[in-house]
Amino acid sequence: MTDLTAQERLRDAGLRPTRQRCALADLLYAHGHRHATAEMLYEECLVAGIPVSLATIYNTLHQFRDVGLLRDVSVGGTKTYFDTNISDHHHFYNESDGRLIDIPDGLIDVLGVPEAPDGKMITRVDVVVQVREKK
Amino acid sequence: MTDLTAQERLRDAGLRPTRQRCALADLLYAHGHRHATAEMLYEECLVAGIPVSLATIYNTLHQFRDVGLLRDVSVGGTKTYFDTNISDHHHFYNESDGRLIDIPDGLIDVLGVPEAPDGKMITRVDVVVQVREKK
DNA sequence: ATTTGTGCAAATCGTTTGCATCTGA
DNA sequence: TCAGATGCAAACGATTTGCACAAAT
Repeated sequence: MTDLTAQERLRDAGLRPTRQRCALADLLYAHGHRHATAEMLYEECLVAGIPVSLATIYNTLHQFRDVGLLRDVSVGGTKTYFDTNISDHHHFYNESDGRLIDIPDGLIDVLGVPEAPDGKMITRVDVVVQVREKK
Repeated sequence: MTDLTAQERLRDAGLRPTRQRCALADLLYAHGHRHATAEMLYEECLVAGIPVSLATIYNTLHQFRDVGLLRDVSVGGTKTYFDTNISDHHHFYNESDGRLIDIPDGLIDVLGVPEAPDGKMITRVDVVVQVREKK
């Protein structure tokens, strides 16, 4: 049952399986990987009749990210996407409609990344391949 | 003279060399390459006694970008940086202080970028190397 | 004279916060 | 019970917009 899975997932991550967290986990993980924004999930909750506030969705997404259930992807500027695929991979970003598309893990290889400056360490290397509708 | 250079740069780009555009061009190009936000430039204008509004700075930055004088870099989420270095290069992004550092052109090589999906074309490949203060 | 740019203030968008009220272990 | 979670509404930061006024060709 997806509900049980969601509960387990949350417990395993050390988060209390509350109604709204379970509901959000279901929306996020029930149908394979996805890229979601807070607003998207809010809409889906409204439609599905799940009572939850936008603030809680933001809280929840950040918590999920903090415990490693999600990864955030920032592109284009404004909105923040949350990606249920937490494996090492990169993205196509469609500037026309602001949509993200996964580039499977292992396809892209980044060569020649220099050492981090001064007292800094590299935490992540993100590749964003911007695409546009071909004319 | 920097002022003349700015005027020329603007004329060459097909933009009327108004006071504020010239002033902004000077701030941007007078001292080598830089990464600037609208807010930064606004502050600098205030300090320098250059009368200009934030709205005009946003307009101007977008115009400069549209004619190829600047490139925008979006990282971390919120603010948009404008980079006077329009050559093909990538960036370090310091999550701690939100600062951008250029990675010189040619150092990084991205292998294995797949074809763009369906009727789309690739317009740009951006690599962002996130760094954090080493503990 | 005409076109184009500018400033201001209000509006928007995405996100965060404060705080009183619920809820799950 | 009671720490932790939620909802609401107000606060926020970055950016945009509408419109009257000013400046460039």
